[in-house]
Amino acid sequence: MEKVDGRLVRGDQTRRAVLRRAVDIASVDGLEGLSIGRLASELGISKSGLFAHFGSKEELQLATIRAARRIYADAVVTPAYEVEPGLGRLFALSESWLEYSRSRVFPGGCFFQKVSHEYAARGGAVQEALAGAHQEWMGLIENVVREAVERGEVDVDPAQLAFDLNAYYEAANLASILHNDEAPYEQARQSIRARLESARVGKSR
Amino acid sequence: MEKVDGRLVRGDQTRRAVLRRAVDIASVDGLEGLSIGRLASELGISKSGLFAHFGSKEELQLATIRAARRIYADAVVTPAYEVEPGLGRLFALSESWLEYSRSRVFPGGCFFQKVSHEYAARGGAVQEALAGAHQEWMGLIENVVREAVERGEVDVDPAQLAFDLNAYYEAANLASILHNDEAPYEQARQSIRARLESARVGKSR
DNA sequence: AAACAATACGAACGGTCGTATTATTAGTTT
DNA sequence: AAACTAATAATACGACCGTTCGTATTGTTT
Repeated sequence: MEKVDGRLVRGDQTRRAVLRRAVDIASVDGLEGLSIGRLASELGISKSGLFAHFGSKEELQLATIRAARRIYADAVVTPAYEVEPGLGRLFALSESWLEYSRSRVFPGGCFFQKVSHEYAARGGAVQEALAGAHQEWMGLIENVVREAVERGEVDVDPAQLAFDLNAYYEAANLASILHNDEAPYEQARQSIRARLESARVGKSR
Repeated sequence: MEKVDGRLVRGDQTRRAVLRRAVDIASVDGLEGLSIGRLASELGISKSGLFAHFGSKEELQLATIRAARRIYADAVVTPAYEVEPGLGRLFALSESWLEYSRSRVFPGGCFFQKVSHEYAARGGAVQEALAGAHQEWMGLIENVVREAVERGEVDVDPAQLAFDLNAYYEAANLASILHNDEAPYEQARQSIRARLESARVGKSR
């Protein structure tokens, strides 16, 4: 039991604090570099006490992924879904993604891109969770594209446009972190604009 | 002295064998997961003997990056430069990149994408070497694009087209490894075709 | 054959890792 | 206030980390 009368008990507060710090560490040093001892000492709690919350390193990693997903949804998805469906929402999604990366919602840039590369070739529960998150995210872009197609604003294969847009996002994120430079976001914006323009129906041809 | 009459002495052979294995390990488990003890035991040599070749873990990592660069150049760049400059070479570069990733020249997919994400947000000599490699690679694509521009085959901003193409490569690489699926390469090919087609001069408009 | 590097080895160092066991504290319920 | 439970802490373990050291082996040069 973690809740009493809707009020959080002690243990759940700790869990939240742990995971908030964990996603930040992992976005810089990865889910492997996320060590229990370091996490505990940074939070000023005991290693064993922290460990007891999760039972294993892998469970901590999976919980960290779920926590990152919530933050990601709040920063990227929610703002876009406040815009009406169609091309406008697709633009909004692109803008909120770039802003999510640029503003370093996670200090190491996009959490999922970082740890997905870390575990992509490894197998196991963590890899599977990340593969699932990737699929979920690509599906979400496709759905937003499809809304624009259904409204007759664009004429494209949703999966193909989703692939391109996601590619621009990721390329900008990596280049920006690697060179500590914001210019790649402007390049990505240019690519997005051009790509969406070329997808519009009734475009000059 | 490492060479005598152009013949390799013992130590250099070991170094080569170490680095050949190191790039493979790092492409799966990263430059941090590349541990000296593991590397030595996989090669059947002593940990201290291996260590003596590099003097520090960081030097081993930097040497591994240089070794990966040579393999990358052989697999991706050299084949493309056997094609005449212009749009043909740009296509060839794209094809050889996708084939480099698909055929798992490194078992974990693109070495540089993997370790660049690992060290992008960390600073230090390794991060700087990887930032340099990224810049060198983007510059190479731009030059190939520029050759096509100078021949009047396309009309684009070389940096912008290089950004897009590289984005397609990387997105395909990650998706393929994460889902153990070759379909992303076909998606990337489609994106590349469309993007190059839209850049051609004398295109229908 | 003697001298000299280059190369490789085994053993050990202090640290940190994830994990298990046991004890102590704090909060809630009776 | 006593009993009970959930949460945190203390301590310890074996494994592995990068690194250092002294020594043996090998190959080349004199």
